[in-house]
Amino acid sequence: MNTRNTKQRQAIFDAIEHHGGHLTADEVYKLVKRRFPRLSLGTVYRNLRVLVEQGSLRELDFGMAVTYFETVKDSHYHIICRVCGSITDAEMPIERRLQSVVAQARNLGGFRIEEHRLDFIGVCASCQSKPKKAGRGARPIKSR
Amino acid sequence: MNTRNTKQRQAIFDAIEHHGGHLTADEVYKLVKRRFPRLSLGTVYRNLRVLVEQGSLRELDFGMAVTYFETVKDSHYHIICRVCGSITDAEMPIERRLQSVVAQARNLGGFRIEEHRLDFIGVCASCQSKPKKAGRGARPIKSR
DNA sequence: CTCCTTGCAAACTATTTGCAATCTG
DNA sequence: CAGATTGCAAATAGTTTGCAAGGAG
Repeated sequence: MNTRNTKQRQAIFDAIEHHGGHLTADEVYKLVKRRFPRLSLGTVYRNLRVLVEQGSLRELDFGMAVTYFETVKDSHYHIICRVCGSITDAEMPIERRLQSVVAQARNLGGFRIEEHRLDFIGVCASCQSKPKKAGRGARPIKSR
Repeated sequence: MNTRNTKQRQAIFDAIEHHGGHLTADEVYKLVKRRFPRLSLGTVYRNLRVLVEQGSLRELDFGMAVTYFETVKDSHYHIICRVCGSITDAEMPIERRLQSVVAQARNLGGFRIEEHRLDFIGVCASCQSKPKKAGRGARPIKSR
């Protein structure tokens, strides 16, 4: 499948790159629709999938019913507020301290570990000061 | 809300406890329906939520579109095969080696970390020997 | 031209919910 | 009995897909 370079696809990627953070398909749709009023949600979903397959985007699932997308340029862990649902990037290098844990796990039943996922769940500074604000994006975080 | 002890609720919990592993709502439904043919999926979902609120069950989301449930008696990380979708418990104590990482993260922007989630993604021994088996439960794993 | 891509609408899947009937304490 | 819970069916929400028309290489 020879992928082509449509303005919609470019605009979808640009929107996420320009935003810098994590966006849902619907948020991307609303952003890009400003420049392409005829844009459809289906097109957004299809392009997000293509961009992920191309390696341009990374898909993120935090157990909040929606999927987030971000550009792949930086690798980091995520800090998630369980009250308002905000997602912040942890300014710490990925891996490093996890070496020992990964090493332990590597011995388990011949399983080949390719990657690990680590998130921090808690309450952000803003939600600590204004108790029970629970913004719109506040979907329940599922534990593991 | 004074929760009551119905046979359906008991049977739902028993099914998960007896199985020992991680089950989806639909899997629980099919299991329990054998003893309660009139059981409805809605009842299963409602009871799973009650049992989680009671602290009897833990909810697990691995970015695979479905939610899994397990009993709370043990805390562990999970090892997920991206080929067949199998989920195995890591026989390692939770936390321990992560102290230093958590400590680092604790200083970030006043965020109060309450818990963290760690999963290992890779290919299980079985899928390494039989390449591309991709069992039924093989939903795509989303990265973070 | 070829066939990838779009817009639109309908389809899907997992999960939730309204409601009257039915149990539990 | 009072109120929690059930079965059933319809409703949601996020995401996917079929199809004919349009656009990129």
